[in-house]
Amino acid sequence: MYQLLKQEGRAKRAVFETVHGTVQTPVFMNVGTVAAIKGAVATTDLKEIGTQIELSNTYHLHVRPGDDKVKALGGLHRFMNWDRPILTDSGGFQVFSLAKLRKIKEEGVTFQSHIDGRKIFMGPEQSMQIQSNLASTIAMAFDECPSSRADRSYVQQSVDRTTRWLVRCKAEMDRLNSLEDTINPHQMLFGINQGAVFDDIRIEHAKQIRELDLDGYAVGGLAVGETHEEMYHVLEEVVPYLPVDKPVYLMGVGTPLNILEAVERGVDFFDCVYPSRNGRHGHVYTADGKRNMFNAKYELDDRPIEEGCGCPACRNYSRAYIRHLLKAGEMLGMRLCVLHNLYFYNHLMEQIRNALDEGRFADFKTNWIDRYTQGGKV
RNA sequence: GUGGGUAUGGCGCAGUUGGCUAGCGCGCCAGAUUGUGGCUCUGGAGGCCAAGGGUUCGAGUCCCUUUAUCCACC
Repeated sequence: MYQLLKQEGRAKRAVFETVHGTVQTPVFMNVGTVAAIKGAVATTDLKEIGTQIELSNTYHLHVRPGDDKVKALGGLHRFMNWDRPILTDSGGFQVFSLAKLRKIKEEGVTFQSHIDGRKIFMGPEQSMQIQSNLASTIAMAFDECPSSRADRSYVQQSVDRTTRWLVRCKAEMDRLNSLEDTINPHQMLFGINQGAVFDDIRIEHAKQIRELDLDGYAVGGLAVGETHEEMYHVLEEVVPYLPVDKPVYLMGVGTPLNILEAVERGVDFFDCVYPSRNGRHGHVYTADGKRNMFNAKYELDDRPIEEGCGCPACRNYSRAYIRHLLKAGEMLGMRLCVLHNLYFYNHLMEQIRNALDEGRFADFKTNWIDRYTQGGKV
């Protein structure tokens, strides 16, 4: 499934085979939480901007439209007309970030829907069942993401429960994959490492979950309030305890700089709302840094967002036009910025892979960061 | 030409019976946002209150003149 092609230090270059096709890593997964990339980006657009794998969310699709509906319609791939890999997040994070009145017990979590307020119960089994109904390529384990400010004893207790939940996730996934009417009987399961910023808890947890021989491992609970240095430190401590011959996924991260630092520390899967959310807000990424397309200086700027960029926005439209669309509140303005940003991220990953292939990642990283951080804002 | 109104940061306006470092919205600039509620939030720059003169301890606020502009009417 996962074939390691090359290593430079801890940085990994690999191919990951799935029933929905091959993923070249390191890779950035494009986030489409509710089975849609926000900003009016269709799955037909994704191939044009180099998307390899899309990410959707268990919690959101469960509350609307309902995973039973998606299953009745043939699963997520058919529903959203996307034939490449899809990873579904387990809903664990949303239970803690969105839902109100949550109550955590050993069985799972009871919480209120942020859509209509109804009470929902979700535990490892429910999360696996929902993800099985969605029939994604990769399912994520149902975990608890404790606050980065949580005290040590709470984190320890939470992580222990997450481990028990993971065992249940695996058992349930095995059961579901063997059922007759399962849409994707080859659905994979990634476990999630937790432990906040406590190295020893993280490491012990990593040792435990690697014993379960899952299809991949994620590092969760980062980029939730701790410093970049703390995040990098955790990766340095924990990744060595995860299997080198399995994908390592850093959940919810991050900025281009975060990604370069994490690749260097052995991470090969990423996802983040930044390119899409920032795109909707007119913030675009370029090799010379981030730009705000709302800025007045672009009012008469006839150049594309980034000169030389091959994305649909840059090949066809000017900064002045895009700024106008954004100021006018036109969806097209957001769409063009999102397309550009996703292309930028996908393209960055491609450059990283090429550098790894040629054994020059270290130089690439230094030069790239140099230009990105010092590039004068045009 | 006559009568009336208005002139306050880029734009639109508040500014109480004249009283502390002149406010607000939008805009502008800079940040934040990391397993996404098409948001939201945080800072910052920018006005000698049309110009000139007067009354007063003190005027954006009262008086006079000028200029600009708007609305009626001839």
